[in-house]
Amino acid sequence: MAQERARTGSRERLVEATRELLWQHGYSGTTPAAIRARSDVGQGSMYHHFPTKVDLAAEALRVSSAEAERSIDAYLDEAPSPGAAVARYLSKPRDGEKGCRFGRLTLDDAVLEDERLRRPVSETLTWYRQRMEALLREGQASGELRPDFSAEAVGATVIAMLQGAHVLARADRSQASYERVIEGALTLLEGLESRR
Amino acid sequence: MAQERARTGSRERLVEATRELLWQHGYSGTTPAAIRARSDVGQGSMYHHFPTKVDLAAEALRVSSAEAERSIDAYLDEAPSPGAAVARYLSKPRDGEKGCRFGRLTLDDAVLEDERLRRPVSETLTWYRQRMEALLREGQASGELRPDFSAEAVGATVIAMLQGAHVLARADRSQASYERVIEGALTLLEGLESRR
DNA sequence: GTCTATAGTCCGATAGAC
DNA sequence: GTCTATCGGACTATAGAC
Repeated sequence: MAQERARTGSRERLVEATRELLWQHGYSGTTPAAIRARSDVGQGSMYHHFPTKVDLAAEALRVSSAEAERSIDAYLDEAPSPGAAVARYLSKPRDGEKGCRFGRLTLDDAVLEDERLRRPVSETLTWYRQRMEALLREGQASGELRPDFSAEAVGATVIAMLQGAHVLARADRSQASYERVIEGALTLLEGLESRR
Repeated sequence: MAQERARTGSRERLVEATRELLWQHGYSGTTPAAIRARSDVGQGSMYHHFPTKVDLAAEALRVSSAEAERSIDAYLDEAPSPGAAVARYLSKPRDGEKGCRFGRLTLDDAVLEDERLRRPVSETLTWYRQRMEALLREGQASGELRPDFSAEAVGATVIAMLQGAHVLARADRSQASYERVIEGALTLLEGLESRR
């Protein structure tokens, strides 16, 4: 992964700082100066490791994406059934105002105009979506969930509800706005359960 | 509303241009230079009418908000029942990649840090949310919808699904991603109907 | 690999004449 | 109300020594 042995870890600190700043301030809102301040790496070192801001951001997204997929798999494994796993994913404690690391970036033109940034965002969100889709399909196969809905469509909607919850929470600067959406999402999800 | 009679309509053209640019590029992505180019108004005129960028954006949001509330009321009046109105609102044809005029702005730190920008965004989204809540409550009262869910929570979720649909559509640069979320949303909504 | 100095560009705003 | 000229600052990146 690391192309050469870095002695001091400057490279790692740069990536870590960028990951956090992308989350907090988006891509356009993250300046090289802020990255240097947070990572305590000098101008020269930074541009030595990453020739451009895009290079650094792309690497940060790669790391975040890998980490997210790993941790979500572990989180979902705790659930007793596929349907419960979807509910568990929706209920996962999150800072509503901070938002999703990836969804956060989709409103930034600079990200959408550069494939090196847009692609990892799109692919990670697609991965989430397909993860939900697979769970819903499993639930349908086991009889836990009704067979008469599109797992593909509903899977996408589950992810969208989360993204939208962050939008509303940010607009209101309120965690309660986030939680309200989740409550409604769980209610809607119940309607997919097989009728006893 | 216009404090003095403008002879040439520069002021109106500035607001119109800003409305459109805010929609397309967000707040930070909208530069005074772009506004001048689109409205064909000079530097001097622009700063005569609006001392700062925030003043101009705040006025643009005020106009957009008023217009949105008016047009949605008219659109929803066409539906035969409250439940159908919610479905109709979700199904309304939209450019998924362009996004919501208001939700679009919530990911921009500059908007969240200035109350003159954040408040109209928050208030308009709240208005949407409460509009859905009221429809759901009506549906419950009339027996069209089940009585055993929180109209407040589900109303918020309906708006969130739309916001999230835009996020996914932008990530994928795909209208199909938008439509997929709407399909799932409509499916979930059916679960609220009273069981025959 | 890291440093300091500097470049070139755009941003949002101001000055002051007409 | 509108014009042109200009400003201070921030942003992203480059140059070149150590």
